[in-house]
Amino acid sequence: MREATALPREFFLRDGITVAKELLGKILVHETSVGTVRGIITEVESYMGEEDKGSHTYGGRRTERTEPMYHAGGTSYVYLIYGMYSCMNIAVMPEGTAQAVLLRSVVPADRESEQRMQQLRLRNLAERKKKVGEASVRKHLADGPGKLCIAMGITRADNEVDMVESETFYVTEGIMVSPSEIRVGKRIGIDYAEEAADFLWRFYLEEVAL
DNA sequence: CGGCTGATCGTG
DNA sequence: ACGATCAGCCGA
Repeated sequence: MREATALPREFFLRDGITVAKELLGKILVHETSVGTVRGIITEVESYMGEEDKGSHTYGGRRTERTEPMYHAGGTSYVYLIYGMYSCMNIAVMPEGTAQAVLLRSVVPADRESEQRMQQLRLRNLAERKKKVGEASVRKHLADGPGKLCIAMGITRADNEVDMVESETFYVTEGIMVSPSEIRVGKRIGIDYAEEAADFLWRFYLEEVAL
């Protein structure tokens, strides 16, 4: 049994901008090897499908990798970036439409999750033989798409999961967010996307902490 | 805090 | 070849 109710299919069947904004403040839940980790979503980006020059599906590129983006809203899309990090997205819109929301940052929803995120991040840094202060890990626990995946134990094994039905990987209600709290900005790291690089399709919250 | 760079590998 | 990135190192 799930410990909380997963957001229903209808939530994810809407467009990428609407869902992106509404995901702010919701809680991403993942059962990992070190226990359940819950993160409040604080930063997201919209990828608007075949018309969007910043999207993997631009021009209708439907390949094995991008297939999850075409799945029904609520399907996870986890891919490897720069050869060493994972990026976590949730497909939106009905099957056949290739939109998704990239999850860029979370903050721990409780002390237990905070501790587990730290554990996962420190373990990962040790594996990669990076020596970084524990204070720095606490300050930058999951404030970036790669760090978010490490801190929440998300790997490519979590790709193409139906997050509406899954008992171990889903999104649930979180904190109240009023529209005036939502900041907007340009999407990060898509300089090649020409005019689409300037679209204000990044949404984030400031000053969210437990 | 801001800018620059190497690391690393599946995908097409 | 090429990234929807990160951490270290440098300079201010």
